[in-house]
Amino acid sequence: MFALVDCNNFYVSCERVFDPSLNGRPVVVLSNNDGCFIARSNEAKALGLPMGGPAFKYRDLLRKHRVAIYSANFPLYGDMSGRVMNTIGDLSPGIEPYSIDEAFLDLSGFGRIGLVDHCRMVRRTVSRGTGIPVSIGIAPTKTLAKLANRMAKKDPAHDGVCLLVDAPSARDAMGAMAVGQVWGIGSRHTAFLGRHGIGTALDLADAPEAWVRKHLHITGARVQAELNGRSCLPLELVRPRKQSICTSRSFGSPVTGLDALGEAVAHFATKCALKLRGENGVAGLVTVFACTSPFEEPAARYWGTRTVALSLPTQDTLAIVRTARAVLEDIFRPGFRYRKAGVILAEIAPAAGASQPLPLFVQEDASPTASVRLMQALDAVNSRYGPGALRVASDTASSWKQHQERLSPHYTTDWNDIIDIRP
DNA sequence: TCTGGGGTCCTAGGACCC
DNA sequence: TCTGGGGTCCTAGGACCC
Repeated sequence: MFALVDCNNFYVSCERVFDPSLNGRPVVVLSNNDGCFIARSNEAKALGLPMGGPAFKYRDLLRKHRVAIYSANFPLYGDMSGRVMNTIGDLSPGIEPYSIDEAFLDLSGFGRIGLVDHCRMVRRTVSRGTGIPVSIGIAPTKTLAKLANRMAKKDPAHDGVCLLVDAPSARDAMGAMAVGQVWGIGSRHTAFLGRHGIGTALDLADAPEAWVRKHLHITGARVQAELNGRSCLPLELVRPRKQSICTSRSFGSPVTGLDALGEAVAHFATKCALKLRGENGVAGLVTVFACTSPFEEPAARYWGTRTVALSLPTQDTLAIVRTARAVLEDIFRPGFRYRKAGVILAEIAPAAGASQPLPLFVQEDASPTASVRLMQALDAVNSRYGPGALRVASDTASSWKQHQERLSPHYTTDWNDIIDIRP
């Protein structure tokens, strides 16, 4: 048996933990650059504010209903996520954190008796320990646990915990659920299935298997099997190493010059290298992209991207920044209003030290040991004095800064912000 | 004026190997 | 006249997730 624990309106709930006056009010959290809605309280959903909707199109509605608006505060949400995951992990034999606000649990060994009681206890403990409300779905496959979770959220009668244990109750639930709500069935497949008379999750479960395999491929076939109670997706207790690491941002206002773009790219490359060291990996490839807004006139649009191999796989900020800036110079075209840029690291391998094969023709002089020690010193300084206390000179946010006009304090990750909120 | 960011997996087709 | 079988790797594009 699997359980899926999912935090309710997670980012909004994080803000409410530290400002209880937000309870009962409509609240939204905006994406980076204060662009779109990425979290909404139930009250905000009831007003018709859509997930992903651009905030500027709803300005009147937001003002009229005095909706509380927040810029995304990812340091806060990430920290709160860690607290929720630790609390759940302490209460479960196996846990797979699936996203910032969700985790699958292994409930094997509980038998059928006591599953719901146990999950109610998990829910109470998370609420008491972190202040975050969660919903829990329990079922024999991950896909059905997702479905059960949705029911737990939708129907207050479940009081936050829904168990789908036998085929008849699963079929009832699937009959009442649109196929597009099923985990793994996105908008494209929903439209395709609709054209073939498949409208509910139950229709998909009962469709001919060969037909599903042919048109929805192996991933769709797995979804169908899981709906029918055959588990295809095991709990992944160890997180696999990342295959790519990306840092990208839209700019607060358009950027036209190579210098300003270079500052942004240096900043993104620096963040990528830090994430890479957090994974204890080295990267072999660096991709840089810079583009205009997709809402520009077609003639004013540009999408530049290029990937190069590092001469030696590395986790060194200086080497990665140097490479990324060189790539940027190559893809930069003057005369465009750049709206977004990013850096992607790939071919990530463990930083295994001695076991690492060396290339036949090494161009770099610096010994790996010196680089490792320099990065340790860099990370130690920034960990003690704050991100960016020690950085490459080109890493500056002077001209491409994002809009973050309604940012809440970093309540759990910055002493200065805690001092600021004292009365 | 204003529209996010970070990921994964799968398939088809081309090019290549013995 | 007649022309095999079994693979790998790479890339672009599509689809999905939160």
